[in-house]
Amino acid sequence: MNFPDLFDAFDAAALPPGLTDAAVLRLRHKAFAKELAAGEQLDLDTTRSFFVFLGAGACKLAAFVSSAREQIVSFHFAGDVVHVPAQARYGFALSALADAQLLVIPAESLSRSGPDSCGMLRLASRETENALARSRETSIILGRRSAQERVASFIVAIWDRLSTGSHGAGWIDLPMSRGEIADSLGLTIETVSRQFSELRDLDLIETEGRSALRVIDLAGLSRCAGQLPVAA
Amino acid sequence: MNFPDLFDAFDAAALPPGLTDAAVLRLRHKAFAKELAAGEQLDLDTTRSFFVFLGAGACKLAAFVSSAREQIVSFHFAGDVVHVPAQARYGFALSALADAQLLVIPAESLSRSGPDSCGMLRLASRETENALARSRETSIILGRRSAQERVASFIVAIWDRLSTGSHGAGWIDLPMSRGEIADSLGLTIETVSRQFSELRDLDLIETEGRSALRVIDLAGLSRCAGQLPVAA
DNA sequence: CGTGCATTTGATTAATATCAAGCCCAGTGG
DNA sequence: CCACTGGGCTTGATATTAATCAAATGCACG
Repeated sequence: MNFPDLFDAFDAAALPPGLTDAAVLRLRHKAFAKELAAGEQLDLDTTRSFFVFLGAGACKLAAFVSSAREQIVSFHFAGDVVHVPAQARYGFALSALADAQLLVIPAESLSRSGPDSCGMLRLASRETENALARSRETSIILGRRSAQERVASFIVAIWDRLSTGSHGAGWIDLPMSRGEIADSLGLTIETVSRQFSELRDLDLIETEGRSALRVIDLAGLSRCAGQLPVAA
Repeated sequence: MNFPDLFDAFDAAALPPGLTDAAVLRLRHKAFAKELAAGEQLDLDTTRSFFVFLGAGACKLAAFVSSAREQIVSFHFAGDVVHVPAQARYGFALSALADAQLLVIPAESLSRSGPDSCGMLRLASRETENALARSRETSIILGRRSAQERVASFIVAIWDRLSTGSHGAGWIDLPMSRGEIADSLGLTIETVSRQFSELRDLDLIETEGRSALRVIDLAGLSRCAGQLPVAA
């Protein structure tokens, strides 16, 4: 995907209506496209924050906690707008799980624009709020005490995100490894694997190969996740 | 604290410069003050999201995961602007840990204002970004595997937040109970208590009574938290 | 000075991490 | 086409850690 197509996709997916052409053009000049191969990391100025539109592929946003470990903060998929913060107590970096097409937008180009920039601010505000909602959901999942609750919650969340709209057969492909799931849940690879096996034995999910996954009993899985049966 | 004083405090602490008087007046009409006794919960329209300015006191923002358990998402103190989201997958509620003075601001009154509302949008965007940064830090703490790392991280974070500016003696008062700390860290009360005792035995912290706390060796505590010694 | 509740501490049980094979699948080269 | 090889994944055995159950202590309040 070249820059114009990528920007158009971003425009269609995220830009609010009613923006002036001039404002959109200014944004177009500040944004740039970037292609990332699976496993590759996006290098950005760590003193600034960015919004990154994911035109295709899948990414993880990771915080560098210590030299030895990275904590995965969120997973992102085609169509998402990711908020990559400037370095504060921790440094953050976006990496591709699968080959990805990115549109990188400096956050300040949304907030520090001219007088007709309300629309851009609205966009920034909305996308930050989306990121906040996702982050809080992550916190809630991580606050669960048992490994089964965490893994079940993870599957429910990823299923919600990926099963809709794709091939109706009801299978999704997990783009992340067991190790990455473990890093995002604060568990070890082995524990994640065991929980997948256990949920499979309970006939709640079905797996095939390394990445194919199908949820058989979403209500049961949600129950394992420790949610209310009719969680409003 | 009455409404005018509370609004003035909010104005001084959070409102960006360069707002028109008309915009500020409109906001003043949409906002309302609320006093909360320790333990009391703020009841809001769950279909809308709000910003709440905390003029005095301390609060917790909790998500209702199941009938049995609440997951504490964040703690807040005087001067904070809390983002209370509308109900989505989970419901959220703000409760007072200590008697609190709140200024409640419907989020839509910041975004759905007139043409001179860029300043309000900027405020919304900035406060949402603050909330996002706090939430991600919470996620990172919860992603740590050992109880000691979580408790040490919690103490480092709360110390950063509360020790600055207050009485220089170097003691802070924890407004939350051990149970609330446990709920926020995904641990049990007993484990939190044992970790406090262990960190005390290591001469990293000092405690007195239920709530007084002093950090003796911040670097050592950060090491226990699993961070880099010179984490930038 | 009691009373009640939060906290601490101890003993035991349950869960997860760690260590160590073995397995499965994909890609490679014979 | 099939053996070979490597890395991710799964499974098993054991050690470590945290949860649970239970009791004692300490602090706040009447």
